[in-house]
Amino acid sequence: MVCEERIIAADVLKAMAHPVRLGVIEILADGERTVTQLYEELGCSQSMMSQQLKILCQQKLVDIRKEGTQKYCSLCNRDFLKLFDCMHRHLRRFLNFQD
Amino acid sequence: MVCEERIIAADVLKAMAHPVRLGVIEILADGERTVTQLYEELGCSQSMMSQQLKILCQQKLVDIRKEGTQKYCSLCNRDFLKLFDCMHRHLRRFLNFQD
DNA sequence: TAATGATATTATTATATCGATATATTTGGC
DNA sequence: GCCAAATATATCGATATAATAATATCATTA
Repeated sequence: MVCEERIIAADVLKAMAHPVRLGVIEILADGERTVTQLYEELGCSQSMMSQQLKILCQQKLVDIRKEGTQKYCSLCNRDFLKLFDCMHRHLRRFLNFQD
Repeated sequence: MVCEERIIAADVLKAMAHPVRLGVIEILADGERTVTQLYEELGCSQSMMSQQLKILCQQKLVDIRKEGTQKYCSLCNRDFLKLFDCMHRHLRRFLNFQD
């Protein structure tokens, strides 16, 4: 990776580095959801969800399609889901995370 | 992942989400380096490197061993290197990154 | 066309991060 | 004990991010 590439990669990582945004990705791993479903399931405000989704879309982590008055969210790139297993193990092995 | 876990996972991701810190991980993938080697290779200041290494160590991404007056840095968890391939592809496929 | 449900935007405040500079600490050799 | 090399810490202004509340937009339906 060249320097310029690392700057962009850092932005993608930053977009994932937030508990709500990680929650969104995790839920969407299971399939499409509307914006309302997402913020209800994650217990955050509608405004918060809208802002976090914007960040995820900018980095092309989440895709949104419109259907009438609702918007359906889905993952752009399921490849990143590997990261969750990896992280899961890291927290337990290196950061003593207890279930 | 439960909510508490996502907060910690977000901290780990944040620790990676910086061009210099990504550079460190990339270089260390190739093997151990001293602090001086790292900041020279990445072209940043000694102070900057020391600060960034601290963040990487806190999240147990990098390990440091002392030998005399120098410190040798290495990766704690090579598992995260997968992320680089993944990111490489994401930048090209979804964010139109040109080499 | 007015009301309603779904979502987005804006503004604000608090807090965190960045990058630079200056200074401190530690260690080994003399 | 003193010096130099290697590394760490403290501070500071600038910028970015977070969280919340208030308001706006947009599409549907009555």
